[in-house]
Formats: sequence, structure tokens, C-alpha cells
Amino acid sequence: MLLLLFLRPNLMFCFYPVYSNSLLDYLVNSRWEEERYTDGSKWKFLEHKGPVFAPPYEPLPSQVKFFYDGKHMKLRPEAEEVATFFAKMLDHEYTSKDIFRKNFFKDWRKEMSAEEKTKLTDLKKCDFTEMSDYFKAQSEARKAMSKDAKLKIKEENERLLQLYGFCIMDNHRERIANFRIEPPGLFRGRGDHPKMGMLKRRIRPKDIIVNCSKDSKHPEPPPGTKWKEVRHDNKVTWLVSWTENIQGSIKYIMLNPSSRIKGEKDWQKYETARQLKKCVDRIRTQYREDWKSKEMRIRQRAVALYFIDKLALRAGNEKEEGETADTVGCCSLRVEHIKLYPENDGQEFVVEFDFLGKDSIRYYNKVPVEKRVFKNLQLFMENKDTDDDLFDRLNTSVLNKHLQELMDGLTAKVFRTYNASITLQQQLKQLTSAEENLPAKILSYNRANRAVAILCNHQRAPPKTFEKSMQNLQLRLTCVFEYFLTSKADAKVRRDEKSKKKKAVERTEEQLMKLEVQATDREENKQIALGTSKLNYLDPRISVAWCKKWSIPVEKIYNKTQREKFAWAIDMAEDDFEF
DNA sequence: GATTGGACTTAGAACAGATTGG
DNA sequence: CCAATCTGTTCTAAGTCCAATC
Repeated sequence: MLLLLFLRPNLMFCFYPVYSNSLLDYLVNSRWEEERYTDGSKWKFLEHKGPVFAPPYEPLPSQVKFFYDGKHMKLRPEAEEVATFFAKMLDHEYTSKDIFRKNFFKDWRKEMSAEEKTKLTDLKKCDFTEMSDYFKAQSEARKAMSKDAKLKIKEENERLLQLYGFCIMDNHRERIANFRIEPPGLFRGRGDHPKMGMLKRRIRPKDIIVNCSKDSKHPEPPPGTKWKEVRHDNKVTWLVSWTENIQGSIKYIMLNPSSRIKGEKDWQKYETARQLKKCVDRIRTQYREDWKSKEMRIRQRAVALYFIDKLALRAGNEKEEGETADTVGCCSLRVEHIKLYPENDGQEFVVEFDFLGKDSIRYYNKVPVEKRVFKNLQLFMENKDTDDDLFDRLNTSVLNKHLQELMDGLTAKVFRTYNASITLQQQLKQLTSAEENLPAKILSYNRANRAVAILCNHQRAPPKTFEKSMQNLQLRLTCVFEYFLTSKADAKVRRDEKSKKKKAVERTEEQLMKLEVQATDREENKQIALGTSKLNYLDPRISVAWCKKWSIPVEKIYNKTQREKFAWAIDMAEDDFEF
């Protein structure tokens, strides 16, 4: 264990209550104290090499032509670069959308010379196909490169990673998440984004704020350039920031999830959720009581909180109209987003939700609710238009202030974390049975995970080749099944050499079961994305404990990256961990 | 209280690399 | 061994929440 600690010193922070060895305790505790700042500092020492910039634009070879109104036209590099952004997206349906085209053309014209501007007045007359074909050919060529050439690129990437991909934070070499600056291109929002197609400009050293400690070796800007600023703010965790031009928001370079600073925060998040577990009954009793309040704002608050708790809705901050896609969360629900049915399919007091949430993912759900909730909703909707706020006396800041009073550190999103994690734990308990073999246990795990993903509405577009790949799988299944039947019959007939035959049959049977499980899992997972809940909502200690309890290698549940992110939990959780 | 800016987490899609089965 | 497919990784947009400012 000591060896492990020395090999992975940045894990020590989380060990403190677990081990009794006094030397370890000393090491761990002192390290813990050393790392835990009480003044809001995030680090004492921070050194890094700065960001890697996007490669400069390389003008197209002269044989790749752009045509306007059927006539060849040579563009200046500035305008040509923006044109290539569009050309690269030609196959995407984005480029057929009006808003996208309008925004693109407006921004493209800004990069044109006066002459180009007068000539190019209609996007419909622009022919980008040669450019598009050229890029397709390039990408084919890249795929067809020799092994040697591919290796060279890989080595160069590795060199860049070693040089720029790590930083030193408080005596630890930590992996940086995104050390490459986002290259210029066309903004692709999600859903109906009013800014889709706008030009995302190239980021240069003069846009960059570097954050590092005073006593570190400061990163050098590329020759002949200067940083916008070098600051030494140890109250934040980012290494580099810049302001993007689409929304005017700040972007950051931060550390990888495997880093101490992220792991510690993650652990803290789940500890807060476990705190909620202790007082959630009290809170539920209270909001049910508040449904009867004489104050409208309190009733609204209580109904909203009920939705957040029961349906794992997001908080729902206000958004600036026209700046982003029209999406909502709980507090920003509008009258048009719900329908009330006093009776529906034999159930009483049914609420139908239909709205676009984060990333414009549709939330559709029909849920029976308590009569009081139903009556309250009717009241909230009285004399309102469809586009009026459902909870007009409520916003996230009011709600979170209330929650803060109920429990230290409680905010709306803690309910999502809590309900996700408690659901996983409960589902695992319910679904796992001792008799099952390994693949079946994994299926049970995935089903528990799926229950959470459904709760949190984590959807994905069904994979393009889903139907086909499903058919293939079925086909293989049938083949193996037939083989299984014949070989079984065969084994029965020829009793003498039974051990050999029997084993073969067993192996086929095992393979068959594996395929069956795989088919079931895939079918059930068609439109569900498991990754997000696994990575962000499920206390990893629940999964680790489950693995230990059933002697399942943790690698079956978490891949390498996930194991790195959850290293703290893997080393901390025993088989009896209770969320 | 309302508004804004800032820092951080959460999100699905696109892409790249690894695996697999014919 | 090679193409098809699957899996893991990268990308960056889009949320949450808090604090500063008015």
C-alpha cells in the first residue's frame, strides 16, 4: 500500500480516514493538511507551458477552384479561409439552414476585400464543391498513409502532449484537459441557435491570459508575440483563458478529471449529495406542507422543488432571449410546456411535460401528481398566456437561497446528483442476483445505469447504422444457436469422449448467452446515453463497492480514463460502501 | 432585488483509434 | 489481413451557481 501511495501521490488526499497504519496516517494527514487550503486558495505553485495554438491557415493549392455564378474566382487567403470552413461542412444539414447561411454570409463578407464584397453578393451562387472534394480527398489520403507516416504523427502528438499537456501544481505533475486552443471555424450551436454559422475567430497570443504562480517559470508566447496578460491568481484553477467572440464568454484551459483538484471537487459533490440523503425526508415533508401556503411564491417554490426532486429536472436559469436557443429548465418552464389532464388513461391528475432542455434535448413525460400539485398548477396557469412563465414568482436564485437554508451547500442540482446515485444503488440491489454469470451481472449494471439515464433524460441520436448492426448481431446469434443445437445433439450421441465434447458445447452455450445479453443491452440502449450519468451523476464508490461485492473486475465497468478519473473512489470504497 | 461577469460542471456529437469477424 | 464496426477520446457548447456591482 505504501508503494501505491508513492506511485500515485496525488491520491493521498482522500485516504485520511481509511488506514490505521500510523506512518501512513502521518503521511496522509500531513499531506491532506498541506493540500487543503482554508483561505479559498486552490494552489500555491503552478507552472505550465501555455497553450498550443491552432496551426496557421494554409492557402489552397491553385488547382482547387472556387466558383461564383459559374465563374472561377480566386479569393484572398482571408476570405478563402472562411470559405473553407463552409466547404468542410457542406455535407452537414447545418449548411442548408437559413439562419446558418445568413450568419455565415454576413461574417464571411467581413473578411472579404472591397472587390470581393462587390462581386460576391449571393451565397446561392457560390460553388464550394471543389474545395469540399479536396478536403475529402485529403482525409482519405490521411487514412491511407503508410504505417511509418502514421507513427511519425503519433510521435509528434506524444511530444506535444508531454511538453504542453502537463503542468506542475503543488508538487504534482498533472494532466491538462484541453491544452489546444480551439481552432477558428463556424459556430455550430445546438438546436435552433440564432447564432449558428457565425465565424468563430482565430485566437492569438494577444487574446490569451496566462495564469501561473509568480515563482514559476512563466510560459513563453510564440516568438514575436505577447500574451494579453500574465496573472497570478491562486483563487482559481484555470491556467489559460480567453474571451470568445460569439457570446462574449470566457473560455478556459483547466486540468484533467484525473487531477487532484478535480477529483477532490468531485468527491465533495458526492459528499454533499450524501448529506442530502440524511435530510431529504424532512425537506420533502416541508415542501408538501408548502403546497398549502397562503403565499403564492412559496407554493410555486414548493411545486418547482417537487418537480426537481421527483423528475430530476435542472434548475432552469433565465436566458437572454435571442442570444441562445430557446430551452428551459424547471424554474423557467412556461405555460406552453405543460398540459394538465384531470384524468388520463385511467390515472388521475396527470401532467404532461413537453419542452426542450439543455442542448435542445426534448423532455417528454406524462406523470400523475398529487391532487394538491395539480390544483396549484391550475392556479399558476390562470389568466396566463402560453408564453408566460409558469412560476412567475420564482427563479433559480430565490430557489437556491431557500435550499441553502434547508441544508448547507444545498442547491437545485444536488437533487439530480442525489436521485441519480440513490437510484443506481437501489437498482443494483434490486437487479443483481448471485446466480447470474458475469455478462448477466454486467447487463444488470447497465440496466441500473440506464434507469438513471432515463431519469436524467440523457438521450442520444440512435446510431446511424443501428438497425443494420442489430440485424447482424441477430444473425450471428442465430448461427451460434444452430451450431449449439447440433453440437449438443452430437455430444449426446457420442458419449465416449464426453469431456472434450461437453466442454465445447459449454463454450458455445456461454458464447450464446453472451450474444443474447449483448443484443438485449444494445436494443435497450438505442436512444439512451449512459456516459453522462456515469461520469457526472453516479457516485463512483457505489459502482466500486458493487464490483467488490460480486468480485467483478472494475475494468468491466470503467475504462482506463474513467478509472483515472475515479481513482479516488477505487482506492477508497470497500464492498460495504453505502451511498 | 436585478443584472452581469466569472468559474466551474455537464452535455451530446464528431472523430480517431482499436477490435473483430469474415 | 482488411474492412466494418465498435469503443474510447476529443471537442466545445450549454448549463449551474456564486459574487460583485448597481
